[in-house]
Amino acid sequence: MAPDQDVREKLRLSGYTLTSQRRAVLEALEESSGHPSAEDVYLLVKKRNPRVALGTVYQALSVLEEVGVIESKRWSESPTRYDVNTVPHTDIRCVRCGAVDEVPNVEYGELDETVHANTPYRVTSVSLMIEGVCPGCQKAG
Amino acid sequence: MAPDQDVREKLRLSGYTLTSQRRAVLEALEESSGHPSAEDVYLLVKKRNPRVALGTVYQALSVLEEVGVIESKRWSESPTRYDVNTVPHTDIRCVRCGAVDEVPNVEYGELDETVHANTPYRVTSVSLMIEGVCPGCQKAG
DNA sequence: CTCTTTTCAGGAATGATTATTGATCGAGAA
DNA sequence: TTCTCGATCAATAATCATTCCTGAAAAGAG
Repeated sequence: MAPDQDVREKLRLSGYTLTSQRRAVLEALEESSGHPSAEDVYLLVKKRNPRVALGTVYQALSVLEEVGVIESKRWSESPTRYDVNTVPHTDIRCVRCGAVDEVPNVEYGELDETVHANTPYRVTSVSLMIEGVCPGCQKAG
Repeated sequence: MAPDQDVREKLRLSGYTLTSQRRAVLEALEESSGHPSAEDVYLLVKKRNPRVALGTVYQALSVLEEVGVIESKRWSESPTRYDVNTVPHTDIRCVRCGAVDEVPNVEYGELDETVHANTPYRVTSVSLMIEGVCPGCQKAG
């Protein structure tokens, strides 16, 4: 989807380079299907290169997010989750096991307008925080 | 609005009592117009009773929330905020000064249905996380 | 190759929150 | 009222995610 060249270019525009650590973090994110936390990414990256530090992963994630290659989402009572899908979309998080899945067909353009029209604030972000219990955990009771 | 008797009853139903500390926390919340953090509440309560500990405030807030007398909201990069208004409503938070204000007329019943219809999860909560810059901070540049 | 800048690893530091523990309070029984 | 037992409290230690700091290593520029 997003070849190295693309990522490299985005980094360059902000004065960064594509280092092996940043590439490793990106690969880990692409491999993991769910929306991993920094810790998850750290563990994956560590498998290939045991010398990376958790702090480095946080730093790489922050740089990659800054240049728009990845994005992050937070739910309460859970560490920040990272995602290579930067196209606007809605996610739901299982309060039992922490799994994160996409909820398709959710549009809130209208809601966005309502918010803008009803506050004197200059709105910078409107996002949905959705939680529930995933099918697996429902079965598990 | 919610007299002591009301609060006392809600607490009793869950096996709690209305202690002076819990009342103090509740009063602090009612006094403060914004949506104070636990720390803010702690400072207010401390003015009257310097002996309270921050941990006690957290504990009281958690009990009050559990019985439905108050509610909490979290925004990223900010401690949890507490509110005596338990009627569903939408809040916006200033990313500069941290102020929290209500955004009126926001309805998302339809959105709620869309979410339910598009995920196999049993949805337990759908809420909006809105951020912006308040009028005051806009002037301040 | 040498200088300069960026990035890294490792570990310490921070901030919010929770857990622990022994002391204290308070409602009801005697 | 006094006693008793569980609930609550204050103080403090612990935890968890995240950021900050420092000296070393790597990557470009000249």
